Amino acid sequence: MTRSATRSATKPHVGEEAQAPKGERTRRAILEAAVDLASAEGLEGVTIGRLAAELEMSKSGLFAHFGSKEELQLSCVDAARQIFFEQVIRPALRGRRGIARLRALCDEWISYAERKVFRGGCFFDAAAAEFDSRPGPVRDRIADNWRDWMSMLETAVRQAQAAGELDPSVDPRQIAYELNALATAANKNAQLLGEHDAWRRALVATHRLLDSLAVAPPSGG
Amino acid sequence: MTRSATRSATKPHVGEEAQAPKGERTRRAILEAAVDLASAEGLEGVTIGRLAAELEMSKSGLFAHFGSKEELQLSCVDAARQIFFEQVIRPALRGRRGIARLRALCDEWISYAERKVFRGGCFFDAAAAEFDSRPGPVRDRIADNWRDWMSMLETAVRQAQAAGELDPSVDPRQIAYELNALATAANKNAQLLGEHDAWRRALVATHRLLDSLAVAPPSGG
DNA sequence: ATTTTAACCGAACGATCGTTCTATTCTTGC
DNA sequence: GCAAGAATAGAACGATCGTTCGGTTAAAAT
Repeated sequence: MTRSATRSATKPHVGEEAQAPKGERTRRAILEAAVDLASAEGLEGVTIGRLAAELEMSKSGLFAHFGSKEELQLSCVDAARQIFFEQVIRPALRGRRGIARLRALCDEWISYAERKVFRGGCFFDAAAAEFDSRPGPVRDRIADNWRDWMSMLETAVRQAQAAGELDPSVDPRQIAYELNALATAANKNAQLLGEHDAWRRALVATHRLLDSLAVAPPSGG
Repeated sequence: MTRSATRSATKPHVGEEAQAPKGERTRRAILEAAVDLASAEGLEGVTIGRLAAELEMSKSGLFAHFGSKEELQLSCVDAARQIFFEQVIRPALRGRRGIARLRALCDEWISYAERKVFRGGCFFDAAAAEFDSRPGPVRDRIADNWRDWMSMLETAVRQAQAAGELDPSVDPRQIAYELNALATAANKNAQLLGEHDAWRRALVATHRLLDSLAVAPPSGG
């Protein structure tokens, strides 16, 4: 934001991103605002006029970047996916495979929702509820992301089992279902009811489930 | 509609509802359609024009029953509450207090969502996600209903503990949180991803949690 | 510095939104 | 059966929706 003001327009250093062309820059600014708005007011609530007013540009100028409202919505989903990856997946992947990473996925998700990376809580939770009965490409794109998240959990369960850290007799998809359920429910309780301890409950619940399925790691045997 | 043509205007039998006045009847018909539509398209998607077209009446004629869109939305929430009570709460209350009723609350909720009492799945799940970041009377009304549901679960947990059927050391609100989470997550997985086995997973999850907390009932000693 | 290309604006489009009137039709209590 | 009153229809309102188009300003390439 402000730090670029002190840097003159010399060639970018190695490893720095080259200054993106104008169109790309405003496109990103638009999506940043749109995704935030969508998480709070819904993807249909992201109106071209409102967005344009918020960014102090014309409707038509903004519109030209996407060509249709549906394309804007799809771009929103993609932008949210990227943020979700940076804020949840990547940090969790730093831990090594096994129960640690599985726990990290839950913890990172809860933290991501609690610290309101998106103004209205988890973008995908809102988008999924909004589009789950509206067939079309937007719904499909949201479903893809949701599926990816679920199978990431499932894979982490499988790896924890393979590492001998988790009860191998349980169904990985069932555990993925339960962990996801116990974590994401906090979003509604906190966002709608204002219960700030919902996040703690989500942590307690997921940890308790994991602990109940944990087996003593093969400590050098 | 058609069956009333064969019945003459005699006094209603005892136990039969007196024929409601015209206004009341159409009001109910409107809300029936509105609640169904809202569960699928959202409360904002319930447009006066669409509703009127679907019911083959004029916008203004329909509008006159409520006076404002907000009042229509509030009436929708109330109507949905009544249906929810009939389809979930009342059946569950038939079982006697204790772990049986607690289990019934979960089972009835899952069944209610699975058999699509509302076209778009659970009305309140959709409404909560839609309004959880939009302050106002509609959001408050939805939150009231959500709170009622959560404290009904909590009360059932307390009663099960008092009956000596459930581990008395666990926090009732925490268990209510977890049961609600494990049950309601099925809605999203089934509605968005079309995973028909989500309902089974919800049953498995809630039952497993309850079983893990159950203590042998005081069998006459 | 000039030319080419991309970005953006302003005005307007038909459609639909919620809402307000004034009539007209239909129910209902007598 | 009739009068009183409720229920509905129809037309119109300003606002906003997504979208289109022609012209203007700004950036990028030469």
